[in-house]
Amino acid sequence: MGKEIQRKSDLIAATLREIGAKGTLNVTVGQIAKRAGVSPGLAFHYFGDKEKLFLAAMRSILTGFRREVVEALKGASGSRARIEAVLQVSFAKSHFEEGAVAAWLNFYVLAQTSAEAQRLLTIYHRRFNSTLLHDLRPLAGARAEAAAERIAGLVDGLYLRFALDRTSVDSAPAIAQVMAALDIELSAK
Amino acid sequence: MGKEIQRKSDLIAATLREIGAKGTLNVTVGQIAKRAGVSPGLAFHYFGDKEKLFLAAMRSILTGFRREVVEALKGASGSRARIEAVLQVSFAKSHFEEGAVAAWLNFYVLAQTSAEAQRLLTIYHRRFNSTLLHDLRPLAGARAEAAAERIAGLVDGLYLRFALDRTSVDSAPAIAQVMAALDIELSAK
DNA sequence: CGAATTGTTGATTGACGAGTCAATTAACCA
DNA sequence: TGGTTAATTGACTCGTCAATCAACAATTCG
Repeated sequence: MGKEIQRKSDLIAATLREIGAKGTLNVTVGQIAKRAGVSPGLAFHYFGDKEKLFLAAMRSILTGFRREVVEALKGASGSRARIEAVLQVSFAKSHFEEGAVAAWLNFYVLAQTSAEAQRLLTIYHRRFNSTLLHDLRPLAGARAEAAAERIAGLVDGLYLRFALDRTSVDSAPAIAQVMAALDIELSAK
Repeated sequence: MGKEIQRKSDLIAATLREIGAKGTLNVTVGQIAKRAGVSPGLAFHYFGDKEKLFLAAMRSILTGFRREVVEALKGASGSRARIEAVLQVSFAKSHFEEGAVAAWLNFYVLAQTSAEAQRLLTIYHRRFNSTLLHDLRPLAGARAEAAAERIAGLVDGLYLRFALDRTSVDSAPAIAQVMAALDIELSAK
């Protein structure tokens, strides 16, 4: 039944677009269903409730991100280049689209109270750290763990700041800043 | 009319506690009013609507933070010590209390759509940057601007990660990480 | 004191939304 | 073809909540 998969993926896409348009999780399942060209009942049929629908959408963002990272790593050789590739992906345009930004921000809110959201967030944190760590190790040795945490934190922080800064048009300055931080981490004695 | 000021501040405190307890902005004005020992109508009387009440609560967090920074700066001499003082304040225990974390996260969400929230956030960003910049200038010279942006971003990012990490008990590791980043920024040629 | 002003209440309204479910339609298959 | 199952609908229920407002209490002051 490719039908079910299609419908689910339509609903997930509609969820992201609707949340992106309104900025908040306060959108009705009816609005989402309408955007997906489907009846409200179907969304409940496939996802159970609104939170599960949103978490499915968030999971799709996270796996998409993971896929992009893996893809980028294929084309990069050398530790330094691999780290740069990951950072490039982290600030790719697609993550600054309205749906993605709104999803992330609301995901943070939900992570305070939903065990499943908390779980997903922890996985993301760990994976991102260890991806960086893997290639920092040969470059930074014993200081790699701490450096990876700092870079990861910086990525999240700059993402927040740039995503919410309406005056900023593209993410190039954010990328430049993380790259500079990487330089500094690596050149430090 | 000390009465009005008292009531407003009770309502603001109740707002933060209620939001902290629920994690979300989805709390009723009635619940907030009850916590403040007051009728729902009074909250509307004083603040107009729910969003204005929340923004007033957020403003109180921001001015509190500002006050703490100013206070900490009084007791610190030397650029380096002043920066460290600011960073210490940024990760003070009070900012990790439930109400504060929930307020910040929901504030980010609101900043996407509310002009007033956006405005407050921009002011916070600018102020924090320029506070850091002031004392980085003599230490980092021409690289101070970029360094200030990076430190500010790192603070936000680490705050996010630590505030949402249920396994982390205190903020000492976060502080250590920012301090380390500061060291690295300053030691870099 | 009593009138005027200010502060406060809480019942009420009107709108809305999550989730259900009985009914309908499409897809499949023998 | 008809009969069976799966997909899909959308009207409906039941609860909820922001915001209002008419009434009531407290305070101030002449």
